[in-house]
Amino acid sequence: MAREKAERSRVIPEVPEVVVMRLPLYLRTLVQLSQRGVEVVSSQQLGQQLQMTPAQIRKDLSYFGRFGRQGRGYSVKYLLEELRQILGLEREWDVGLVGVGRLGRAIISYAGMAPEGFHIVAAFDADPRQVGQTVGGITVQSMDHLQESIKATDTRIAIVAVPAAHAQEVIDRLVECDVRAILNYAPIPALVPPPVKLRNIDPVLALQSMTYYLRSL
Amino acid sequence: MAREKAERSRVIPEVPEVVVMRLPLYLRTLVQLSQRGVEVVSSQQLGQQLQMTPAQIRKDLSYFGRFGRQGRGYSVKYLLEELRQILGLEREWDVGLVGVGRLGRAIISYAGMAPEGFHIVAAFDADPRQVGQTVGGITVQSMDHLQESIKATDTRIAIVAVPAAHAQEVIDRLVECDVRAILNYAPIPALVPPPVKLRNIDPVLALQSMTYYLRSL
DNA sequence: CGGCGATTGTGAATCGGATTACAATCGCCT
DNA sequence: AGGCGATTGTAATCCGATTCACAATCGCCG
Repeated sequence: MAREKAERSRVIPEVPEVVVMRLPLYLRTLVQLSQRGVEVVSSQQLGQQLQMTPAQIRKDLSYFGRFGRQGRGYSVKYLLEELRQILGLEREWDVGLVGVGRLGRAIISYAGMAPEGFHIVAAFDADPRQVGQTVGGITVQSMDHLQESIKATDTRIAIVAVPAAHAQEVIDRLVECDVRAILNYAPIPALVPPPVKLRNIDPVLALQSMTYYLRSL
Repeated sequence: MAREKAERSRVIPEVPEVVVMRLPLYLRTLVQLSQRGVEVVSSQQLGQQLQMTPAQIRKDLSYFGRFGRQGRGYSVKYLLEELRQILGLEREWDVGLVGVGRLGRAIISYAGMAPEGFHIVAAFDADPRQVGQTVGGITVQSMDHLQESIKATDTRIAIVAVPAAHAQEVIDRLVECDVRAILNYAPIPALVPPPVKLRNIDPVLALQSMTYYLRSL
């Protein structure tokens, strides 16, 4: 049978979420290599950098296509572009922030987001004293404008930095206005309906799971 | 055969790390229940709260002992105490912080750590302008004093909030002075030798893995 | 231009964590 | 006191992710 020519528009099967979560790691490493002027990299080398087996990297990538050349490795520039494409990072993303307390302010001021294409374009707070203030070039809006503003700007990503007591309620409201990805800083086991994605940032949980190994000290 | 009386000093087998990472979640939920005055809880109810199967919770707990009563469930107060014990949270922990930039300052000011028994007792920064300043009641020390100070106070937990370029170097130095748990905020795939534990906080990575599912938007 | 070392892509084998399923036990109700 | 619904603890099973292992292919060198 002649070789099929299905190259483009390859059907991507259900990719395990763990795999998706590793892709940004690969991407970041490739960016660094690219900056250092490296043009080609093997799964072996990538694995060394990231402390994982070459096989895992190859298998992960194989979910999305064939990006390497046998006997040679991967073109850093090409794989990097492909990963950006796959992850939807070839475009810029608007992000809404809810909660402009100390944590929220720190997040707004954090310089590491924009270079990666994430732009906080709106901020909300329940405290009337915060509303109207300008933080990092953004005017804090009332929670009353949440739905309205998020929908009007078609924002699909939000960061939640409100007290635990209000976090689930805020998340529910975000889901209602079609936010599809939420980065939650509140220390609660938040719940979102299926198409919506959620990631939690919880330093206390991280510390508490490490002390298990320090019990003897 | 008569029932064995090995109750205490049970040998805990190698517990999977995923299990250890879930324990703080259980603990947190139990604390909430306790505050609400709930005295007994079933794995069923816990599972509902945490969005996981009752069997998983029971299995996780079974690594450490038998804490429930058949037909009844778990005593909230008792299980809570046991989990604290297991996780080494019945005591307070001193924490060192490296990097007192915007992020580091936000971490120091964060009020959620102390109530859980984690106290930032020392802060370090490479920038001479920061050294000597007082942040949240803590005097920032020079990096030259890192080893000395950490060892003198027998600090075993550290938080790294320095630029990516210096993070690995800082981590290496922390490991050298017997720090055994590191919470890393720098966006690098940090490396630590075996007995040392590491957890990464990386909001950008989290965002990048979510955009995969937003590609179509 | 042919052979060789390197490296990919992937089916098959393996591993480990999650789920199932159930005997053992509990407290309560009658 | 005895039966019943509820719930645990865990052995057995299932399932998905990781690793293995190798054929296919590449570029290079002589």
